[in-house]
Amino acid sequence: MKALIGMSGGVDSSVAALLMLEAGCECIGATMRLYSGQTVSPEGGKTCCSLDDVEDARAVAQRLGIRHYVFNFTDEFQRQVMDKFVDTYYQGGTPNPCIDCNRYLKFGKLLQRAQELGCDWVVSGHYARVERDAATGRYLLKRAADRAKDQTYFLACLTQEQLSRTQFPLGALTKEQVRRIAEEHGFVNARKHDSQDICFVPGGDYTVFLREYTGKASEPGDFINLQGEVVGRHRGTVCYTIGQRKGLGLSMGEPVYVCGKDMAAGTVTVGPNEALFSRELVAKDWVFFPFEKLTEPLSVTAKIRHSQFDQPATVYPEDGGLARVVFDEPQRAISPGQAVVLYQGDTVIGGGTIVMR
RNA sequence: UGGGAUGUCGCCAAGCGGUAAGGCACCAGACUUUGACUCUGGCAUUCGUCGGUUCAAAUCCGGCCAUCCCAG
Repeated sequence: MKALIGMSGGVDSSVAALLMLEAGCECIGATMRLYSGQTVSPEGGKTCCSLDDVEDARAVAQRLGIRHYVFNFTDEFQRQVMDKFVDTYYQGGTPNPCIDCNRYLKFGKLLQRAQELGCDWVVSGHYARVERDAATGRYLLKRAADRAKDQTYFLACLTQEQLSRTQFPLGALTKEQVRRIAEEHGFVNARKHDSQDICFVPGGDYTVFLREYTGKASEPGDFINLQGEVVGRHRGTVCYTIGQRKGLGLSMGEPVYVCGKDMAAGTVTVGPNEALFSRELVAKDWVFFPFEKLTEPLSVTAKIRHSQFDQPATVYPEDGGLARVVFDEPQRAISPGQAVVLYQGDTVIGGGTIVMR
């Protein structure tokens, strides 16, 4: 078998490559060039795709004795991830670029290259598992053995076609085991910090990115409270996200959070934490794993952000490819643009994009 | 201009003679392959100002300044 290993330069994908080799696979390493930003990320890179990272990937590939390519996917990344990121913010939503990167780049463009190179699989260092359901023949996405590192939230958008050509060699391992393997094999990135933050927003401040990328200054407007009274001025509706507390600059005696945004009116509504909870949401663009289509209500657990324990809920099919998720307990800061992912035990039932709460 | 009230961190606010609570905001870390949330730590040698009383004043006294309210 032949595999194309998506190598970010991090420890996970490096070990993924090693494991595929050890499994007897013919391997090719590939690093995606996704955006042209700084040539050197400050403080040694907490993001995943700087030039330093390309060098790390190359070093590991060399050590493993496999070929290593760098693919220039900057155009695709700009269209499918960065532009969409900006659009979503300007439409009042809260984008999740990592999911789009998986959907369109790692398991889209990169997978396409893998096939062109005659590879059976594209391989990544994600913590997740894929299983084939013998009864239905469908590919199931399952949680990683290391529950703390599980990344299925970011992968619940993958189609059957994509999953059928994907391998996640780390799915049964813990992060500690992966680091130990990397150290045993002398990988330069064995102790490298996990990636975090949005890779194309190195400073961590996405509002700076929005301004520089679009060349537009955001339009200041009013902060209003739940009663509609003006309580302050904001820097622009796109600079805030549902549930946000920090950076509002509002001293109200008690903490206040962004409860809503009216893009047309240019207002940002703030209120107490309790005002952020709601019990249900509607989502679009669903992908399901155990079945093609949701036809009847299903009892599941669901999460609306990566760093959250999934919560008991029921999902109801609706017209137009939509589905409604009703939680047993109200959830905090359900945000349009973010993904909702459904589980039953370790099996991912499906995922969609939140359109309203 | 008379009468009253008030002036403590960017905002709110304890303190009432014994050597500056707390909340919010802000800043820095941690957590996190998204945005957020959360957690930890930091944040007034100084109390409008000048002087006085006292071993000791943000706390008592006086002048001045500022703000607010009521009369005009």
